[in-house]
Amino acid sequence: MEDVGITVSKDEDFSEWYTQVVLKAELADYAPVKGLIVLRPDGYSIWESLRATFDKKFAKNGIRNGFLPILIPESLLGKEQKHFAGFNPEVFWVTHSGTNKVGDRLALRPTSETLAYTLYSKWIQSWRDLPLKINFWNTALRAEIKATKPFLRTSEFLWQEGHTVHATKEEAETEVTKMLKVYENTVEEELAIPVVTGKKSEKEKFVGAEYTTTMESIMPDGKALQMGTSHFLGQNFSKPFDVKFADKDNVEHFAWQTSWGVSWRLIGAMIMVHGDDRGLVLPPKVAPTQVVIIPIYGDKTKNVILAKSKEIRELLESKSVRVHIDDRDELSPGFKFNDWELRGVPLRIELGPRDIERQSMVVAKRYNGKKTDLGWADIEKIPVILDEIQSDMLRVAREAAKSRTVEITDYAELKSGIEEGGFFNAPWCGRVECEEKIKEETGADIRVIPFESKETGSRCVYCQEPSTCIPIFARGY
RNA sequence: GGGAUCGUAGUCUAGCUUGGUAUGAUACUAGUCUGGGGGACUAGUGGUCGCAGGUUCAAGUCCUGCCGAUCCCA
Repeated sequence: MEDVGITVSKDEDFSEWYTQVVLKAELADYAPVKGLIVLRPDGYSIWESLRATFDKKFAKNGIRNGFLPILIPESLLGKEQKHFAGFNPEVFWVTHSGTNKVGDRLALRPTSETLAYTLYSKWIQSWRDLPLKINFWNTALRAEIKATKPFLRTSEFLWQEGHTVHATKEEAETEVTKMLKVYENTVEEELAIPVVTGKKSEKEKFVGAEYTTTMESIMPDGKALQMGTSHFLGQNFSKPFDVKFADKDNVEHFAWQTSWGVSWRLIGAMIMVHGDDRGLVLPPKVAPTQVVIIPIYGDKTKNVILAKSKEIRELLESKSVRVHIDDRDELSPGFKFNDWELRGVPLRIELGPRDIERQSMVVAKRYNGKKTDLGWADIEKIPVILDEIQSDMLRVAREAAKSRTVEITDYAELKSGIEEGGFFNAPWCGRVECEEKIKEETGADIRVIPFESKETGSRCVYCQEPSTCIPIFARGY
């Protein structure tokens, strides 16, 4: 019995807890190669749900989907030096086809900028071809030698990468901001996870970008997780890749570019933020099954109860609720309760002989464990209840994030605080030396310089020189 | 990057020091009784002991290499 459910508590052994939830809720499993995982249907379904939401929002913003191949020749990948240097240590290389050596080694894409922009330079000639906005759903490969973790750190991950090209700097920068906003809204509304948005420091930005905007969330263990990034590439790639266009005055200009992406890390964040000692807790909007009906019967009542269960299912399905009846005969109701809690289904309906008599049913919310009776006449309220669960989960997560966020001006306090975990707003002079010293001495990075952070007249938490901003320091995943 | 521990049935695990036909639980299958928070009984099925080599009459056990997992430190 003990190894059916989660055997450790989230508070006591967070890392082990996380792994058990991923495996036992059947979201994913390990693949035969180190650092690679396999998505099972419940895990992939969550990804599909996110993807559907993003696709709608991308389309509204004039972005269409394309598809890029996975192999990139070394000569292309190395074209932008800084970019290449940044990725080189984690690139997988294809060196042979069968027993023959390939001439130009082929990289399994760590990201597609170089490949996409080679094509873009062919496709763009005039200002009339702009803006060009394409998104790619694919996987990226970056070798993770040590410390792999399902969804959070794997050598191959599902993601989307959007690549846009614009005639002006302003338009490109607007796009960067717009896409980060899309990410922020989607993560908060669909996954019920609050984020902090802002800029990365020079040290932490995407290699090859002018600047990187990011959204960061705090996990229950006090570590930060990067939830998505949107980069302003300036002309850093358009120059080496020759992405240029003739403007209205027939003068050629290098184009201004952006790229942005989110990955299945978002699923990892969802697991960590909402899960509990019983297992996974899914926000209704992304739950593959939103409502599970557990019929409770003996021989005499079986038919009546199953019939009523089906009736309820049909009614809910007509309201676009995703419902499942667990009519497995060999399992006790108690086992099923635990089983579906482990899998994170947001709402459970228990229907037994007593409910039949009273014309009602027991409804249990996964995220807080509360049970209530709901009369048959009120079945139509279930979609509303699901919406309430969704917004309650975001509210609870917001409060938790707030309680783990601290403002600090004293370095000793920062040091001891970081040990405990959390987001620390601390003033900074803007110099990389201080950033590196802090990283060295505390293990914390600058995760994000929030957009609302402005100069306050305070002094750098490390060197006591006047500060330029108040970033969030935290240890990260 | 440095260090430590571990790998036996779907899962967890005994056996390893001292080599001799692999232990138990759970899961799974069939049946009966059950059924409102991880049910009971009966009878069964399931193992290249991570992989490859070596030592030996004989290797889960000893040796070497590899693969994989987890943890700690930078």
